[in-house]
Formats: sequence, structure tokens, C-alpha cells
Amino acid sequence: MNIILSVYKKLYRMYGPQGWWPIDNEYHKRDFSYPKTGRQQLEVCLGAILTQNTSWKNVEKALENLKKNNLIDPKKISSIDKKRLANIIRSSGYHNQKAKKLKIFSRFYLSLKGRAPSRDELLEVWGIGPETADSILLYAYNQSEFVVDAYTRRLLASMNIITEKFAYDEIKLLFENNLPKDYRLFQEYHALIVENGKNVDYNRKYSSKK
DNA sequence: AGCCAGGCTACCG
DNA sequence: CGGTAGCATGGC
Repeated sequence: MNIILSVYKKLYRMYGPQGWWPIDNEYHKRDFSYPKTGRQQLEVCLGAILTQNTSWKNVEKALENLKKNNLIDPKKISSIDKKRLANIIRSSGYHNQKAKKLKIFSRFYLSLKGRAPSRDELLEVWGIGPETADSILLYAYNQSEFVVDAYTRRLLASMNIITEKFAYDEIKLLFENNLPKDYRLFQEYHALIVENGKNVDYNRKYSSKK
């Protein structure tokens, strides 16, 4: 069995099913039928943007605030005053940048008229980089795109499978070429890597930033 | 009381 | 091209 798959099994034994992406603060373990509504789909997209270089705790509050203001809605986000939006999502950090990102994404989301975006389309949107694009495709659209984040790099580097300077797409392909193309597996695997990253101290030695 | 988090853009050489 | 400063709050 290849090492990528055996690492998955080991993590799964250690932590069990994760039930990502959290929606309304809940982790739907062993249920891969989410998102169930357009609103949930948008919530995943917004969360993916808000969590950029930010702990999920801080994002939860921002999402709660958005809900309180009835703002999980692309039209409302498009039209709300940017300063006001920034204040609502303040707890997620970089709130001025992220307010802009949410507004630009909402416009884009509306332009899709319900269809799924391609990865290239997402990458053309200001504020959406490779990890956010893959998170959106994997968790909001249930497409088999593997998500690579800082924890993924640290994990593979700690096992000497990669060096720190592997490109995003190289790491992504390493997973996708060694796993059955199954979005449920991809969802669970990435979630397990993050859970593991939160619990394991890599001594910051393998961080992508210095 | 620093250090860091589920990154990305802009700008520099 | 590759490298890096800037963005910002809250948790530990």
C-alpha cells in the first residue's frame, strides 16, 4: 500500500471521522451529503475565505455575526457598506481585506447563477488562491480537489516525503495521484491533517514561512 | 507577553 | 521568475 494511503489510515485510527466542513458550527460525521442548501454552500465559501491564515475560532464568531445580520446572502454582501461588513467580520482578522474579498466573491458567486465554478475561474477571483479555491471546490461543491495547507506541508516534511519548498500543485498531485478519486476521502483526509496539526507540535521547523 | 493561526496580494530585485 | 512585507484579531 502506498504511503499516502497508509498515513490516511493511521490518522483515521487516531482521530476518527471529522465531518468537515463545519456548518452552523456542527461537524456532520460520516454524512457526506452536505451542503444541503445554497445557503450552506455559501457559508462554506465564506468560511474558506475568512479562515485564510486565521484560526477557526476567530472565524466562527465572524460567521455568527454574519448570520445575526442575515448576511449569508450574496446579494446582501454585495450591497452592504464595506466598512460595516468589515466591522461585522472583525474577529477573523485582516477584516478590511476580507470584507473586500467577501464582496468580490459574492459578485462572482451570483454570476455563476447556480452552476459550479471551475478551478481556473476561482483562481482568477481576487482574494482566492489555490488553497481557498480547492477548499471551496472540495467542501462547497463536493469535487475531488485535494486541499494543501500549512499543516499538510509540515506533516509531509516531517516524514521527509517533501522539502519545504515543494510547490502547492506538486503536493496536491502527490495526494491525488495516490488516492482513489473520491471527494469523501479527500474531505476526510484534509480534515484529519488539520486535526493532527493542531495536536502535534512540529517545532515550527517545517513551517512554510520562516 | 510574545507568537501564531485551516493565505493571498503587491511589489521588489 | 523567487522572495517577502503587509494585512489584524484573539487564543494560548
